Amino acid sequence: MKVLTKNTDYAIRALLALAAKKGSYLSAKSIATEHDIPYQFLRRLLQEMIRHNLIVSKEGVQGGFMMEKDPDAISVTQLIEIFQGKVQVSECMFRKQICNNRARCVLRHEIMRIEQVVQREFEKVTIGKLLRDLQVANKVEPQSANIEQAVLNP
Amino acid sequence: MKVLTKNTDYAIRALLALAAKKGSYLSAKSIATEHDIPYQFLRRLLQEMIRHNLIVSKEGVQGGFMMEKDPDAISVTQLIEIFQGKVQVSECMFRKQICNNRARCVLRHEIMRIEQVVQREFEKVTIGKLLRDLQVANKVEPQSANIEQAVLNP
DNA sequence: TAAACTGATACTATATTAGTATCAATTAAA
DNA sequence: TTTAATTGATACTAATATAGTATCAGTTTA
Ligand code: FES
Ligand code: FES
Repeated sequence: MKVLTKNTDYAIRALLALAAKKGSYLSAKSIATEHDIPYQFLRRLLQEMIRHNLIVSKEGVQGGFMMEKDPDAISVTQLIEIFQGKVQVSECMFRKQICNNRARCVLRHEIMRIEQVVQREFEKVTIGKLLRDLQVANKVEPQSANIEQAVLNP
Repeated sequence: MKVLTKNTDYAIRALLALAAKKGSYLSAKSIATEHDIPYQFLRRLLQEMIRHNLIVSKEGVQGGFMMEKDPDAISVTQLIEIFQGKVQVSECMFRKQICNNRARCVLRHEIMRIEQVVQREFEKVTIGKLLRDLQVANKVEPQSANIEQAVLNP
């Protein structure tokens, strides 16, 4: 059971790159090359994120994508909803025509409770938090692969 | 994002039926009919559950499937693992050749922590618990659709 | 011996995920 | 002012996962 699909995964990486260079434009091409993300695939993801106001873009030479928002205001929950649809454990455990007391159904409550737990966990994980984590990982072992440099500013 | 797929969903329903009639054999046909589960699909699921020692079977006339185990010892986590593979948030956020300090990577720890939260939540939900929930729902509003009767003993 | 069953397995259909290609419009710079 | 680097929009293909169907052999009870 894969919780994050490629598009969410790629979107997170791209957002991390943009967050690390917040305020300046990065082209889809440069992000794709640096992070081994298929170029056209990435462009679609970036456009989708523009539609959801997570990033902005500038056309033409020297154009690209930029993060304006606070990276801490972008959670993995949001990205999952955009790219994989809202988290839902099961449409309904039993077909409606039989279980017609949905409002009181304990089973259904159970399911909704878990949905919320999962969502809340992913809400805690923001792009800002991930970026700080990366920077910490980078400081701990500076002589090894310099993640922030290698991944975000190569 | 669908957390439970059809096979897990169907498997849970079938196990609930078997748990409600613990000790006696139910045929795949009767379970399929009563719960609107595609017959051949269900049979595959039942066979898979036999292989994982969740249920037992008896061949021939008057044969079928039976639950021997304690229903509280069967969790949704187990079923997800059987039918959807182990819960994994993301193989790894960055490709190995760059992030080569896996052991210390904070990001990776974050991911593994969420994996465990999700798994633990589903571990709390056992077939035994679900069955009791159903029975409670049934008692609360006995004049409305009698779930336990309708779904499990029609 | 016939009918009601499971065991095993192969097959098809549908949906989702992943990835590619193309062309028009925009913009900075040569 | 032309050219190259870029995004916008959208259509397409490929690969994989999910869902569902079909078939035949073997077992058991009546
Ligand atoms: S299981 Fe869906 S309403 Fe009860
Ligand atoms: S993100 Fe995978 S080891 Fe760091």
